[in-house]
Parts: sequence; structure tokens; C-alpha cells
Amino acid sequence: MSTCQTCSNSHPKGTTCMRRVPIFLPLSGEEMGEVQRLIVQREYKKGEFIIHPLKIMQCLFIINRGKVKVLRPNSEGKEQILYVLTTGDFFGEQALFGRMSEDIIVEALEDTGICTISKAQFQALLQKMPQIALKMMEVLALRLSKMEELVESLGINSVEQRVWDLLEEYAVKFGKMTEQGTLIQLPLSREEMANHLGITRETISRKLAKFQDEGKIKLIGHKQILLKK
Amino acid sequence: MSTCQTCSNSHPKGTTCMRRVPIFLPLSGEEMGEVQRLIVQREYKKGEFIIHPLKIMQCLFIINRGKVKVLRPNSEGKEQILYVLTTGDFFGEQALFGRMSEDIIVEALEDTGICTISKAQFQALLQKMPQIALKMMEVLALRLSKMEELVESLGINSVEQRVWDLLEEYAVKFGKMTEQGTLIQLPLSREEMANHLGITRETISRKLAKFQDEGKIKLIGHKQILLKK
DNA sequence: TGACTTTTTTGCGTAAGGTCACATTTTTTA
DNA sequence: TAAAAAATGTGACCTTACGCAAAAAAGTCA
Repeated sequence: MSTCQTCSNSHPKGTTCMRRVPIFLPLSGEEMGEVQRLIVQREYKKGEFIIHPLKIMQCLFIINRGKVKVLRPNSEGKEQILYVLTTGDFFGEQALFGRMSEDIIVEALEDTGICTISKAQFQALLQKMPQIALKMMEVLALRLSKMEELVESLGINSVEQRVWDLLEEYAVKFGKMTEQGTLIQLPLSREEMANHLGITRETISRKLAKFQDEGKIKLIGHKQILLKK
Repeated sequence: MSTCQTCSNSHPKGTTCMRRVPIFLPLSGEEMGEVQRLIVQREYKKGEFIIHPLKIMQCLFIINRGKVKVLRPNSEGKEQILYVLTTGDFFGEQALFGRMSEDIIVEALEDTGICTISKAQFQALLQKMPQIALKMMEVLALRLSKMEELVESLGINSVEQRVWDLLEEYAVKFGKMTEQGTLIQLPLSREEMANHLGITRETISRKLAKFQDEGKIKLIGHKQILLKK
């Protein structure tokens, strides 16, 4: 299922994954070493569940490599995708505050390496190194702001606008500049994108086809889109 | 427009508004007194803007009495209501982390008393009393969870379900138990509720009428709803 | 209390997205 | 590389909420 090893073992040269994690950036080298020893590294295969109602782990997860999707399923089998998280992002913070992370599911979108710290150890860490709490608060505030943006988009933008906004977001996060425009490596399938935007698979297909007809984008296979400039 | 006075002045008997504010609960009596001296109390009339793009104040706002709505307007004049906040809730935390609070508007829904602490002073406070940061982080995580719920609702629930969920939420927050059921004092107008749920004024009217026909609720004037048991 | 204003309700036609069924393309696997 | 599987695209039809307009109800103020 998943192998365990200390994070430092996997970086023999001493370059640690912690440098990529914003919430640990304010720490001194010595403090980082201390945190390092608490971290357990885990590996997840594409499609594997990292958090699942049937698989409860009370710890903080920090993505070292790869991508995950965070989603809430509803009773009728539909699912709302909340985030796509990648290197340096954390999740599982709900569990740290005693709140059961209700029905959140986190699934690996590709092979993913994750650092975990147990709830108890992380809470002790917060007491000892309050800088982490400050930084974490900042990241949470940012994520909140992001979620507020999504609410605005779901609430007042037209479907077409929502799809376009998503492309622009992905262009920034997953795009590479080329001569013809920005080439986006899509992290989600059509169905998953639809589940993020609160629409259906068919609708997103139609909107993308429309954008292509209008010359705004070029669909390349199913996993790439060229956003023309 | 708004009067200023230290919070302690408005509570001659020494009972301070701070006791109602979760993020200050972990503080000792002495620490509370210290924070108290940094607080400036302001009063806002119903309909007055507390945060507005044209009225930038870099501070943390804590509601002492009353209710406010937090909303994001879009370019076409529509507005998405994000939260209704009340006694003990805070807002304006975005500004504390250097992020411009883009286009957020906060407006008083009724006459409201608010405690404010300047950005600089609050940041110093966080350094000095890290318990506040821990508590604030917890509250932010809770609010994030709330926003995720709203996204789920906007994304996958039917309009009818959304309206019903809102009634149930208000029943908990603003309802009083009576013999016939829960009497809800609505904090928002039909239009505002619609702006929260991403639908139109007319649609929410129709759904409420339908619920009434089905015997689930009883509309009492425009500002009260009886949720029958 | 009565006139006035604001908010809400309701009817009706329309547009937009959902649903279903099936064709097509891409990706995966043998 | 070919066959199988998975994902995506497309057309026809249907449902639902929107938008406009006008009526009704509730709230407000002199």
C-alpha cells in the first residue's frame, strides 16, 4: 500500500523536501532538522486514496512530489472537487483541530510522495515553534480566499466564463510558454474538471469545442490544451 | 459616520467584549487587559459599509454586537454573498497578511458595534501571544470548512436542496423554538439570500412558495419563516 | 391611519444546461 | 502494433431556472 521511511533517508545528500514547504520556511536550519526527524515519508500510486472515510489517519500531510485531488462526495454519488494540490501544499489540517474530516476524500492523481506528521507531534511543534502557526495561518487565509473565489465563480459566473477561468488558472499553474501560446498539461479529466465547476462532462466538452471553433484554444489529445495568445 | 472610543470605556463595569471573541479566549486575564488597550471600538449604522474598496482600513475587525454581510461584487453588478457574520466573529484577516482584500465588501445588516485592532499592533500581538495564532488558525480552518460546504452545495445540490439547506442553517443560527416549530428571523432579504445561493430573487420566492404549499414552512411577513416540525 | 415606497410574488416565454444514447477518439494493454 | 478499454464528442430532446413585466403584499413615514 505505502512504504514508510524517514524523509532524510530518501535524500542522502541532505537536501530535504522541507525546503519546498512554505509552512516550514521560517524555521532555522537547526529547527528544520528537528522537524525532519518527526516526518514519515509515504508513497502513493496513481489512483490510491490518501484520505478516505474508511481509512482514517490523524496527521498532517505535506506533498513532496506529485499531485492530489481533494473532493467531497455527496449521497447520490456525485462529487465536488475542491482543490488540486501539488508540491509544497498540505492537507489534513481539519483533523488537527479535533474536527472529524467528515467526508473528505483525497486521491493521488499521479504517483505521489507525501511527508506526514502525526497529529500529536504536530501540535507539540506548533507550541514550540509558533512561526509555523503564523505561516500556516497565512496559507489557510490564502486557501480561504481561493475558495471564496470559487464560490463567487459558481455563484455568479456563466458556465462559459467558469470554464474559461479554469483554463486561465491551469495556464498559470500547469502551463508552459511556447511560440503559439501556453501549453497546458491538464491535471484533471473532462469529468473531473466538470466536477470541479459544478457542470456535466458533456457541457465542458461543448464549451471547449466552442472555444476551439472560435480559435481561442487548440485541443491536443485529451490531456493537453494550447491556449492561443 | 462612526464614532471611536476604547472598548473598555463602553463597558464601565469591566465586562469586556473580548469574552465573546473566541480567538481571545485562551488568554489570561492580564493578557486580555493588554489586548484591551489596543482595541478601538467603532459603531456602524445599518447599511453602512465597514470594508469597501474605496474605504481601505488595514485592521482586524471583531464583531461585538450586530450582524454584517461579507460579499464579492463582480464586474456586471451581481454580488455573491459569502458570509453573514455575527457577535464574536472576525473579518479583515486578509489584510493582515499583506494581501490586498481585493473586492471584498462588508456591510452592516443592522446597527453594529465592532472592535478593531490595527494591522501592525495585531501582528505584534501574534508574535507575543502565539495562543492567539493557534486559535485563529482553528477558526480559519473552520471557516474554510464552511466555505467548502458552500462550494459543494453550489456545485452539486439542486436549487431546491440549496434553499432548504439555507433554511436549516438559519434555523440553527437565527431560529427560536416554538410550539409549532422553529421561528426564523431572517438576516437577509430574498434578494440577498438569492445572492448567497447563486440564484435569482424570483426563484427563491417560488421555492419558498412551494415549501409552503407542501406544508413544510409558513411564511410570516417578509422577514420571518416558521419551519414546521 | 392612510398614502407612498419597497419588496416580494406570480405568470409566461425563452435560453441554457442536463440527460440519454451512441459515435468517435485517445489511451492503455496485451 | 493491433485490439481492447477508457475517455471524450455530438445530436436530440427535456427540464429547469432565468428574465421581463405586472400585480400584490409588506413595510415605512408623515
